[in-house]
Amino acid sequence: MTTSEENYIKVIYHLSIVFPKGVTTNAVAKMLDTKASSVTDMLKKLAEKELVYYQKYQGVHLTENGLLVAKMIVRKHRLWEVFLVEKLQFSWEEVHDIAEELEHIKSVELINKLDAFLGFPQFDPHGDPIPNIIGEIKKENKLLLANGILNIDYQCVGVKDSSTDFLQYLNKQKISLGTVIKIISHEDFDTSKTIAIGKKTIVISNKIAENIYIKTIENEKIT
Amino acid sequence: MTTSEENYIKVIYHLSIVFPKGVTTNAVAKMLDTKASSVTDMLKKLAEKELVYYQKYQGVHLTENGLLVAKMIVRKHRLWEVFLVEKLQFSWEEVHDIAEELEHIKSVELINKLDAFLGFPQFDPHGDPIPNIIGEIKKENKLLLANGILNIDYQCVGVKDSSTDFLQYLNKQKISLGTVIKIISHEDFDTSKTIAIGKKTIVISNKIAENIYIKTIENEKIT
DNA sequence: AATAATTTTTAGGCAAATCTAAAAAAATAT
DNA sequence: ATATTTTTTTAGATTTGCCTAAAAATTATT
Repeated sequence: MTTSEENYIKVIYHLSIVFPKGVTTNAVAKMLDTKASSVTDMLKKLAEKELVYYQKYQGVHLTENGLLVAKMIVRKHRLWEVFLVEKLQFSWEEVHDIAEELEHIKSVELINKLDAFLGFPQFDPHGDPIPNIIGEIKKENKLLLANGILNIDYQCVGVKDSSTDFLQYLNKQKISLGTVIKIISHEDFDTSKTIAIGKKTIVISNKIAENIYIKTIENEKIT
Repeated sequence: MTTSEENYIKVIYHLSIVFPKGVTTNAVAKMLDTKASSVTDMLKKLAEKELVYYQKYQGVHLTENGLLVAKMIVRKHRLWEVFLVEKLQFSWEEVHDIAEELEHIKSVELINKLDAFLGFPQFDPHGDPIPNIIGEIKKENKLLLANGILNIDYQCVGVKDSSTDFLQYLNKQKISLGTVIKIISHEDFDTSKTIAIGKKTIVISNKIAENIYIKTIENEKIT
């Protein structure tokens, strides 16, 4: 597989959640910053390789094989992100672009040894789950901070938007994975919220609350 | 720079030692397993980018800039090899192909952080020196085992041939970097040598001796 | 020094991945 | 239901890196 083919597969995978009945040509084009005509060309090629189901004007779906390929790319991307943050001391907003390159390194043995070296992490530095060696993804019962209820201790477990701007905002507010957050109050007028982070209390807009994943703090489960 | 351009620069760099007055088109073609006509095309392109000096039929040289580019690729290659062996437990004959891919990852910050993470290693797992951040290469006063003298304790510091076959032979004989070797005797008839490795004594052909680098064991120098 | 052999370059083409512009299909609006 | 707008596809080019085959230059041989 070429790097370009892999990028298409990955984008189709990520867009599948938003486009359950077929990812549109334009959506793929926008994500890859390319033209719709280029996308059409590639979709034909991927269909011939049986990585996607594609019928003119009907959008595109991954085949079972395409899905596995996509998950392996995501696995590589997220494992490299863990490496960059945990071992090389990058901060979480710096790692995406480098991981975009590293995810195309071919060796399966490499990625499995990397996985072991990192201690088989389940989540990447943004809280996204890492598919295991056979593509299984552990899904968390997380919710958006926007949907949390008052006066309960939550823990930040991920972000929806991984843009540099947002991550830097979180750095500034000292919010990272594992940070304990409690919603103190909710303002109906502008849907803003007052939240407690440690001893500090801050006001956040709904847009912020819509992009932070939290879960309730429970006792450790034995698995 | 494209991966292909980088591979040409790297090959010209490595061949420069063997072709001090201009690396030939055919030599490059052979190394890259491509055709001479393709090499000519690329040399023109690299000359336009001022990475090489190139005049028809006269062979090719790296410019100052091309040399720096080459050294940075070599730096990346060798640092990744150290990572693969030291951190991911690959053995020294397995790492070359993976490092060939990793060496094309762009980020300078990545490679410098990797360097720090590895503790600024001076040599890769085959004993080859690692250029530092500005391209300086520490050169060792090493010699070939074939040129060693009798009854002196030497230390293996590298190999000339890094092929899988040769490295596996060395594994079998329990020779690795740092192994202490003493030449017991030399046979003029077939130029074979008897050497001592620890308590074991083995006979090696001249071809083996021509591919192992050694140096005398001295007291640690303070630098 | 002339001829033969080898090396290198040129010329013309091909495949991958992209593009622009135009045509076709689908979705939306009147 | 028809017209308009948007989306998608097709057709034809372009660029990169490679190829083959032939021509030109260099090197080796007699």
